[in-house]
Amino acid sequence: MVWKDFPKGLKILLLQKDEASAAETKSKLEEMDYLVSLYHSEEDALEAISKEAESFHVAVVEVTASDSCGTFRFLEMAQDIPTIVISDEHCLSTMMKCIALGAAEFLQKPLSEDKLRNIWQHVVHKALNAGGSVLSKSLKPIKDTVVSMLQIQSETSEHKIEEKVTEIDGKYGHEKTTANDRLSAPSTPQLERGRFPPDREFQDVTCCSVAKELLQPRKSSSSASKSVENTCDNSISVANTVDALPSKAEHIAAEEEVNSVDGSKTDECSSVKEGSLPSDLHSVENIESHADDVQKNKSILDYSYLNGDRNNRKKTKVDWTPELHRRFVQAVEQLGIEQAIPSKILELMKVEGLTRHNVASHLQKYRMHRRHILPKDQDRRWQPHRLSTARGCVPRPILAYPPYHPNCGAPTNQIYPVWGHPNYRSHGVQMWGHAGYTTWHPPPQSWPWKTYPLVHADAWGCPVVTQYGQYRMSSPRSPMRSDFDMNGDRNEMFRESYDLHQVEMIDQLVKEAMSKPWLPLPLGLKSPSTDVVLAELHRQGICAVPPATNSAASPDPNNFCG
DNA sequence: TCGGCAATAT
DNA sequence: TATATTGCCG
Repeated sequence: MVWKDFPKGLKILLLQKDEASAAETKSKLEEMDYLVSLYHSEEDALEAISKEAESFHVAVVEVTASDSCGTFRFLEMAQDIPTIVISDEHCLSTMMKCIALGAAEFLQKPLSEDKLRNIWQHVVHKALNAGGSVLSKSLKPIKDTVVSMLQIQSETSEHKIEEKVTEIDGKYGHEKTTANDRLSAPSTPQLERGRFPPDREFQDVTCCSVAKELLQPRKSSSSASKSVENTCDNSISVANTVDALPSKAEHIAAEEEVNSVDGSKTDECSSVKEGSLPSDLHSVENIESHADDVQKNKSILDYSYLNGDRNNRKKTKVDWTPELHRRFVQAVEQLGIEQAIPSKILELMKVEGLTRHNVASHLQKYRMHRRHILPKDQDRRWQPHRLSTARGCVPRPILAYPPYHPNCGAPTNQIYPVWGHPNYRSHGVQMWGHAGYTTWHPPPQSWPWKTYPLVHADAWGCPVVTQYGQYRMSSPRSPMRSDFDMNGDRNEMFRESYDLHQVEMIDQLVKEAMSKPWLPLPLGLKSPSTDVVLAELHRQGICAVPPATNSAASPDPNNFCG
């Protein structure tokens, strides 16, 4: 049932005490083919709403300095229909209060035609975003209309809206986008009827755009706050991904990021920003059940900052957020560093909007870090610790992997190679770090390389990976890769993460320990047990030693061979 | 057209 | 200075 000529015929409850201005507003609205019912007192208006709820789609009420309480009461009572507050006042606290009480928008008088014309958007938004159970009778037909309009649209011209998006998105417009994506991203922040509490709490955890969180947008300075009249500048913020819900704190952090990166001042306008505002996903979620991976992936890249002059849009920088980089590394490791070429990586990453050029560039940097920083780092870091052990300090070689722990227990701080494990970047923390290691805190998402297997040693002092049990190195020269390959059930990416570089590092470590037995063993390596040593000596024909005892198994490296 | 590198831009 | 884009070449 499509509402022909929507929004013509939209029924508006107008509450304005001043008769003269009420008449003026009424006539303006009627010029736009809205049906207006005018009331001069809250009592009358509320009575009308309670008695004939289905008679109104939207309310327009005026708030005055002398009597704001009445308006507040109206807002509280008329939660089921979108309410637009109009006023001569510029009092921020009044505005805030109205919005907090659920006003869809606060319009300053004088009311321009543009301001009034777009009232219907709030109706649509409310209709789509109110939960089914609380959807008022009057809004139900609106929702049906919108949904069926969109369905018809998508059936008759397959990518009608996509084309629209293409127009807006420019080069990224080829991405598969559905009408529903648009619906979830209201063009105005004011469209949200964020009543607190309890909705506020709910929204905080539900609606945070993953895109916002993962890919801190670099909004152009032109992306100021939008209001209803900015219909020609609808930025595309895909805020509908619901499968990864960041914590509230992260949400706030994301918000701060948006605001700070953006560089705009936090005032009554910019502080309420699209995308950083929560959006109720209730109904959107329902009509979005068809969302597939591609759509989810798409949301990883957020081009909402791509607004501004449509024809003069400059290519925007891809912000390699931890999540994006994680996908990148995952793809690279899946392919193997040798076979990792931009096009294949791009394919594996499945991030729409990302170009081969972007990936190539990132790959270039990635390789650079691998080639230059890590090996250098290795050398530099290893030597000084040798010196420290000579002074009798506890040997603490800093290894890119695996993390050691004095007690061979779980490490308290995990140490990560700069390029391999970008999990989390807080403000001011570089994703790659410098040529060093960053103390890492658990990321919100699971990550195959989140923890490194702890290394113990076998009887020969060779590292044995024990965390996952099945990985062992039977000899110092045995490449770990071959051992891993025997375990098909393990995460392939995990196996791949043990690249040649890491194997070499262990080799080097063992070799060094064997060639300089007088030095304490680096942690992660363990001296052989007395039993094993004696057995080996025996095997080599050295028998002039006391017989082996079970109690003598001290691995004290300083006494070894002594 | 692609990959890789270096120059350039932000 | 770090990081991303652009341009050029094989």
